[in-house]
Amino acid sequence: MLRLSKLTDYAVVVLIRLGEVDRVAPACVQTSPGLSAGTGVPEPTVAKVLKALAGASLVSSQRGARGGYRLMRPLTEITVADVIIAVDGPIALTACVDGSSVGCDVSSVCAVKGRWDLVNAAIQDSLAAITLADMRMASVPLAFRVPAESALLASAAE
Amino acid sequence: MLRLSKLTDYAVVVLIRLGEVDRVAPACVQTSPGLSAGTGVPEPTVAKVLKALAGASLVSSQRGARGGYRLMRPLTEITVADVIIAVDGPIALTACVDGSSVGCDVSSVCAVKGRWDLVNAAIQDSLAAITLADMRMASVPLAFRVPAESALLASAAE
DNA sequence: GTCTTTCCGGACCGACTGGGTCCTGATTGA
DNA sequence: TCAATCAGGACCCAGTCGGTCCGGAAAGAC
Repeated sequence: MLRLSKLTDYAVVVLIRLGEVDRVAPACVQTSPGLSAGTGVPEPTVAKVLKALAGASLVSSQRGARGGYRLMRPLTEITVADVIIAVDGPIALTACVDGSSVGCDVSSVCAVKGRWDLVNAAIQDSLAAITLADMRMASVPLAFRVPAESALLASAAE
Repeated sequence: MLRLSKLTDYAVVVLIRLGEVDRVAPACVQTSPGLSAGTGVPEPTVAKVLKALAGASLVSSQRGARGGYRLMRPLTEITVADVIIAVDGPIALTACVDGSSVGCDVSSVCAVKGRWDLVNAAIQDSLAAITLADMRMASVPLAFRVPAESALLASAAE
């Protein structure tokens, strides 16, 4: 299917949201419930996504009261490939890439052994060339996307 | 995960196999059992793959006794994107691409609406730039890959 | 020192889909 | 007429993904 997991989709949305809030209220952490409200993604799922992103050092987490998440790099320095790798693991179209022929029981017969690497590398390159800043929809102002968004932002900016 | 389905993997193997046999014995059809033996892919699965490929006009099928399958284009004119589309349907990383926002219940909030098209197009371009001839492993002679391969080929060449 | 808030880690479940099998019918050549 | 082969559908099983829940740990507030 060559389909991306929904988690990755959510991760991009959440990261862009973090980036926009950071632009309005810099150095302000965002909690997962807040990010859930701001993106429409269910809260436990946001938490799961954020955990993966924190593991990949794309966001930093702060525990305790008034804790939350914050971007570690600007959106212009985060590529789509970074996000995919953080959430779904290394990009591997088939089981045969990166030399690990484990699980391939026909490797002795396989006529394309090792050649998926070619395709894999091509895709990886195109993904690494697109940053989240490229994907942000600049035309829609933040305040118009969510009801009570402005109130939420105002409280976050304090 | 950004993973390709196994069916697509098999399809590439089968197509390359068809291309190599065609080079040795041109204008000779291959049956699915024969292709199964030549690729190590289970026979019913080969049949399923071939059906999809025939539907996309990548191979032509001939019914009846001494029927079988044959390439409709040389490997140099079949791209990886062609195969993926034939087997798995149109390349669509997320549910949001190609404008069909069906199934996306947060489209009103979504900050990246329509922006996955960018990524999708990039991937599609890189896949359309790689042909099956690029993926063929030229260094391994056909006859060395399958036991009794030469016998099989000899009978096919009649 | 205690309490609240928030992150962390794991377990768990339902639904979907991909991979594989089987069967019946249609078509073609011997 | 018969045998060989493709065509198409129904079906099942297993793996994975998306989503939920729970208890525990850390950090700040009171």
